[in-house]
Amino acid sequence: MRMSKLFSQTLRQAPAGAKIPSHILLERAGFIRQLAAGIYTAMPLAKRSLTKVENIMRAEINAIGGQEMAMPVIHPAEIWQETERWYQIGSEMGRFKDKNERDMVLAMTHEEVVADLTRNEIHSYRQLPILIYHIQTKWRDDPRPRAGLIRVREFTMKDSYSLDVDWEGLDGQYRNHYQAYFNIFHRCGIPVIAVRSDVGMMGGKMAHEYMYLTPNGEDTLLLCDKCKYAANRHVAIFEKDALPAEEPQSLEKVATPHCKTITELAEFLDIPEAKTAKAIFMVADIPEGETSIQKFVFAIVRGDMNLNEVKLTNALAAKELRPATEDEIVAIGAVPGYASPLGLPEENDYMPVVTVVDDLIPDSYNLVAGANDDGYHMLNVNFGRDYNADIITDITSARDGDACPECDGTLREVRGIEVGNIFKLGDRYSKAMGATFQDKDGRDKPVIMGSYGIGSGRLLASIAEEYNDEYGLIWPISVTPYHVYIVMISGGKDAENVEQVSAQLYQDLQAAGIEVLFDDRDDSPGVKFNDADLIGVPIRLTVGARSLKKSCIEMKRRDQDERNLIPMDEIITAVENEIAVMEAEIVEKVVEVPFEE
RNA sequence: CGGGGUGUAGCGCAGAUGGCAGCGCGCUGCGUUUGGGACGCAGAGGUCGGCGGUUCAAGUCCGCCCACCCCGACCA
Repeated sequence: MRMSKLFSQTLRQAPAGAKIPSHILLERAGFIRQLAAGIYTAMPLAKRSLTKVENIMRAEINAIGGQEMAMPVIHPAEIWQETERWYQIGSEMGRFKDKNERDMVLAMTHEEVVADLTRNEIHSYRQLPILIYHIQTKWRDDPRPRAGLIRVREFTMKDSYSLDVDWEGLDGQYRNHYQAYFNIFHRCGIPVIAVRSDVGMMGGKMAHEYMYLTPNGEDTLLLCDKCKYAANRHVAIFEKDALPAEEPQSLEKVATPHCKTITELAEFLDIPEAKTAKAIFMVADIPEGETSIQKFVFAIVRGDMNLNEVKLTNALAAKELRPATEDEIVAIGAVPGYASPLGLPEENDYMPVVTVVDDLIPDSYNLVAGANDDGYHMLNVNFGRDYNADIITDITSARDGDACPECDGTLREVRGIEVGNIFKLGDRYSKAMGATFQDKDGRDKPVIMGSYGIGSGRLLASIAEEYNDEYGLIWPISVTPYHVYIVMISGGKDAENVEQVSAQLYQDLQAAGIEVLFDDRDDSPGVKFNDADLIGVPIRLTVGARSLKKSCIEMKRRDQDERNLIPMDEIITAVENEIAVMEAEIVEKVVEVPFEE
């Protein structure tokens, strides 16, 4: 490609609002352009890299038996109604009506379509196992897209779906993906770890997320360096340190003016925060058949801990969960700032109330809790004696320094970007949609499914995030838009010769199967060197009168400082060798990763 | 959805108290220059986010709306 013809320009300044390196550099280098919030165009440079990323995914998924196909982006609502997700998923789902007023869905993922195909195509155990996949557009109307390609609303995903006769079969395909995913990320040059994750809207039994660790990530992870425990904060568990058991003391009401927060309360009473009960009020939307009902949620955790909303959502099987407003708190008969389950009216006209307590609360004695009276708290509140709950389960978030649940180590908090995930779905979708097969024993059984996704744009952004410096991007050879960038130092005394040699070099490299970006523009050398650095093509060749005098061309790697003069008749071989070296460097990174449950 | 912020040329931005819409980069033409974002001269480019209002006069004041960004909530 000639730079003079490339359909994108580099920018000296990034658009205002771009904050993280991958976003700034992908915009500046002309890889992406924004159309609307969370909606981007992949310009020709990005498209070339994306194609390479996708081809790596194809190769690895084909290698574990995947068959590529293409499923539709527009789905009739019926299949989503069959699995109930039409009702369970909120505003994140894109819905519209076609000209016949028929409800339609913009694909967020393809379990329903796969289950629909499966019930029509798969009849016998003899046809299983199957692994199918496609690389296709998804729409998820995220409430807050951000950080360039890291978090978008429209994106391309490689999603594969495994179909098996039983859980053992699923385990095998799950493990195959577990390793194939590491291979994909390593071939793209980025280090990842696999962590346990929430199954979220996918449902099912087990899920792992692949996390690229970076401070610019938006997920928080907890890792144990001692035993390899690794989990997203949404689901991370930890060894809770119960305080020593005490004899329950009698309830006592005390005045605690202006103590609306746990910190103020603990300071005022001169007690540790762990001796208090923190009440958090949420409103949950809980599906019931085709509709859903709103419930007021009274969640109680020990004062020194934080509520984990994902755990609470799962405990309630809620569709949506949001903080309650002060008006709502008052409406159920509680007093904001001094609320607790004590003395709460049994009934209220506003909303049904569900009380959920953290599983540490029954082992916590003589806590201080709100008195439901403005300016007062109760001392010596004990669960079971003074109040009860509808649900007792783990609803707190693990934090840096908490004890590992699986060994005597300590958990460490890090940030990461989720670049892929794998789910054991089981029969969630096949049962709902009647995707069954006849087994050896003649019985109809639901197909056991798994689903596995990698977003190609987010992966590309993660690579850009990992490989850059103050001058620009530094593409790994496996995903670079071009292998070679030719800087033609035209003008000057020997201009004609330089131009002729450059054009010939461009042709010869291409004839050798090397992908070349040829900077043939009538610009000063500085502009070209800077654009070469910004775009980040791994090998730079400079053709100028200076080196031509020695019948040489200068070669430089983007990730190294040395510049080498290569005789002109050896340049093709030298470039081929350098590409081979770079490819070897990447392949060295592909390692076997033992499967961690 | 809550809090904060920004919308003026392709990009980055300036436009006190209302009074001819500007700067830098980029772009076009001509000339000079050519190994790390060159220089001169001459140019092109604007519904000032939208609608309504106040006013002799609105980029500027008022109201409503929209879009985008950041933090949180939420999310794969």
